[in-house]
Amino acid sequence: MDLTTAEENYLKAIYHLSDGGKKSVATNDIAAEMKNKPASVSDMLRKLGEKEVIEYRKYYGLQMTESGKRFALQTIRKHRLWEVFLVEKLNFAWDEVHEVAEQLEHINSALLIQRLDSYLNYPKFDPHGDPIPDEFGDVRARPRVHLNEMEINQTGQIVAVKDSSAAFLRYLDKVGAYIGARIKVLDKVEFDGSLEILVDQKKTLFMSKDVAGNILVQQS
Amino acid sequence: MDLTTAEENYLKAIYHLSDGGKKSVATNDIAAEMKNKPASVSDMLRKLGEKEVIEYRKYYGLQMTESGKRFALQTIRKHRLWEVFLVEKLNFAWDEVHEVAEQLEHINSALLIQRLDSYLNYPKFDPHGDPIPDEFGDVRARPRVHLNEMEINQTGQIVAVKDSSAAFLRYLDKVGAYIGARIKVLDKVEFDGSLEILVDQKKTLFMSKDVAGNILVQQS
DNA sequence: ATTTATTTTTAGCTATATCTAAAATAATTT
DNA sequence: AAATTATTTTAGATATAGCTAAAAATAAAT
Ligand SMILES: [Mn+2]
Ligand SMILES: [Mn+2]
Ligand SMILES: [Mn+2]
Ligand SMILES: [Mn+2]
Repeated sequence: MDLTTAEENYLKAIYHLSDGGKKSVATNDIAAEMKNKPASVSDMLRKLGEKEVIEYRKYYGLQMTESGKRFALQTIRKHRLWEVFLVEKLNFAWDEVHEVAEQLEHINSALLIQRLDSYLNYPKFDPHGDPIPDEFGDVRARPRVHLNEMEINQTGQIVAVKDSSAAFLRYLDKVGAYIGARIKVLDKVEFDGSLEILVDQKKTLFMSKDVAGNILVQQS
Repeated sequence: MDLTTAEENYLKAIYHLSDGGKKSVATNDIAAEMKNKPASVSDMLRKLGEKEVIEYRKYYGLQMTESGKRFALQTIRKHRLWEVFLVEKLNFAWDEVHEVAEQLEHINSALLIQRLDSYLNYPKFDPHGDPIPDEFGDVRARPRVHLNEMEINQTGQIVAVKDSSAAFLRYLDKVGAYIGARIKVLDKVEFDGSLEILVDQKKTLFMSKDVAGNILVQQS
């Protein structure tokens, strides 16, 4: 069975919103994520139900099927492999890759992805620190905490960002934060939850609770 | 103005069938090339006419506009650059690339193509020996030689015949040579100038100097 | 338990891109 | 010149994927 580009995009959105197929997802939330209208989502859910990639009971929400999760992970795998390609081989900045990967992820060729994976040396994480599922859909996730939840003097390494909008990524670039940076929490302001962070043992920066909430850290 | 994937594919087909926009093209021939029906072509021609990438007078044929030629060359450029990428970087065989390039050529990102071109070291020809238009649509046409003038081990693609009599064409058909065939000169006989030719990397055939003198090859 | 508000679905419309069958036009043959 | 054949276009379907507006179902508030 084959999925259309639109169906692949919906499945990917549902996969993310449902936390890997665990939770049910609201029609309105899918519409917001996809930037289209709830009526369009309802119609698509009916179609995805017919293709048995979700189990859909109208008005009562949906569950991803095993088949649906596999499809979603396959698309996510392709998206992230292309992101690695764009950054590592074509010198894209990490905030320039998303739009293009959003298109490339729909190219349909098993051989292509196999060869791309090999060419990139079987990377395990994309430029935003997100794990790349293997060809069977298995993901090696590393435990992460949100930076705003860390305590004073705790240390770790930035491994991912929740918001990968160009604006946010450019901001991080500007202040000198990046995936892989070693950080230490120097201070937390009680009043607004903002933090003072030491980056790579040399640069100090201040960030709001909001910003820190979008940064994921692997503690050490 | 933006073109859909279908429109890009039609323009590309028209460009090739019209010999670079020089000749008019028949609806039936476009349908054959695109593997769809003449009725579908008529409808698309109307749409392409409205977008002014062709000048279309119904029942009387079409002419590509300058704008149309630019669009076609842009798509051809992308197709051929991706083919080079697949062969040079991902180790695809030259006969495995077409289907994938047919998809990749529709990815829409000026930066991507710019970077890809640079990454591949600004190649001038694709793996099939076809020239890659530059970003302005300029093509460096490869000079043609008569097959009887080629040296041992040289390779190329049959692009034309000087003698287009039925007899000659029937002969070419019979021995398995055709416009577009990739050939390699395996041997040349000093005595009479006859040649041993490898066609499409599989079939060997012998031909006289006379016959070879009527075949034009684009070297690669 | 009603009423009100929110969420979700359906109905009906638009646009793209294909198809088949029929009609219109052009080209060829008699 | 008329008839026949071939080519091309139009008319009317179907499928995908979006929309708005209205209806239906569920959830929340009084
Ligand atoms: Mn996408
Ligand atoms: Mn990513
Ligand atoms: Mn194509
Ligand atoms: Mn080619």
